[in-house]
Amino acid sequence: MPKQTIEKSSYHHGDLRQALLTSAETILRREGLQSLTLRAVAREAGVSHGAPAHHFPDLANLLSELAAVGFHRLAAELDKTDDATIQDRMATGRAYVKFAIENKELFQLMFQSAKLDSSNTTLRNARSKAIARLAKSGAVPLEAPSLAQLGDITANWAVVHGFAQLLLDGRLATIFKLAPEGTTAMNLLDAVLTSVARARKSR
Amino acid sequence: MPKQTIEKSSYHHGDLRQALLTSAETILRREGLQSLTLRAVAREAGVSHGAPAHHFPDLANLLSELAAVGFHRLAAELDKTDDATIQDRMATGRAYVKFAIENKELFQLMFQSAKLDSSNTTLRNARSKAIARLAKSGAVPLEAPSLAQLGDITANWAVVHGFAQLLLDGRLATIFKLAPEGTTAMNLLDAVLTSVARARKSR
DNA sequence: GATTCTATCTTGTCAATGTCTAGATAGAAT
DNA sequence: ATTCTATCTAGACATTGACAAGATAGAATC
Repeated sequence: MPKQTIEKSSYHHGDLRQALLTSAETILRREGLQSLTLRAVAREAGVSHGAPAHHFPDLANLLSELAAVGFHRLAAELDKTDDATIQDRMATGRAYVKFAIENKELFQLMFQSAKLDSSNTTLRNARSKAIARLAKSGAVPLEAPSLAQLGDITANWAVVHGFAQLLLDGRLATIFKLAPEGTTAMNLLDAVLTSVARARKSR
Repeated sequence: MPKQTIEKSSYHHGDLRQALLTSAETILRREGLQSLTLRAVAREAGVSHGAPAHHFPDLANLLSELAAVGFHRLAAELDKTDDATIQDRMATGRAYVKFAIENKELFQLMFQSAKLDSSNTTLRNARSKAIARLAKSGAVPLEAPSLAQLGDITANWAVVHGFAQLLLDGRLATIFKLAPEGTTAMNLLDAVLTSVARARKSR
């Protein structure tokens, strides 16, 4: 990607906004959310501590834009699954957790509501798009869905999201100790998804 | 509670450690996790900013001790449910989510791994105790459990935890918009738990 | 080409924070 | 009474977020 060839003068970086987002993700992955500060991002991008203010009014805005990037990527991963059948619905769940594992810090930022700007439209749109793909899992959009059907949709998301969060936080360590040797996170996830899967034809 | 009668001199508070934890929870509930700083806690407790250092080596330690308090309370709530039957397993799930709703900020702190001290034994013990009560839900402790059985246990926790997190973050707002008028969080939770329970019966 | 405009940056400032240190205080121990 | 030490106060330092003043450089205008 010939991005590196952008001429950078001191007072006109060229594409500082994108460079700041890239630097933010670099720091997030390398050092964690605690180290993700405006000044650290500015240093990583090689500009002064005041430079980000022109592109991101405050830290919450920068974090929200980065979280939106994460949701776009998640949506793209979920798009790769076809959720017409239960088998493929498990694929969607797997894709969700796989994304969370491979992008642990970014995933945790994405759901860090206290640090994000809930009015940020970029974030809201990206999140809605990703959630829409997950909600499609197991059911086509329904007109006037019953509470039971909404329960199914919510259960699908809740179990996969809960699994991802508990896994990333290390809360499932004792489960893995009890599991057969060599059990991977995806093995356990499949067992979880099988546990909650059921025939839908009867409903 | 005759705690208020403790004589407080400037240099020997009496029970500053407990007072700091109480102040921390007050600030957490009133202003959120972002405002929970060592200096804010010291101000709330009416002492200098250096005073907490004698009781809590750093902020992470204070937050971990407060999170441990939360896990103890959660364990106590879960203890009130009897999980011998599927009906009571739903009660455990309800108790978990009810606790999360009634203690939103504390619950979010409890699972804020990035801010907590993972080596803190008070926290680890309290958390293990609470998790053990949840894990009992749906199955008695098994010797050499199968992956399917571990899947059931994990699914129980994941779905309830995921539901609580998504609810607290406001992510279920669109589900509630589609739901019958007057649907409460506990209504939707029951639908979720029923969806999962139905899956068990069909296997 | 000169001038003006303005987007985009640098530099500085202030208040707040976490952490650490020196020293004051007051209760316990001798 | 003296000493010890747990427990506090007060101060210092580095870093942060946010804001402001002003410098810079490319765009727009004449």
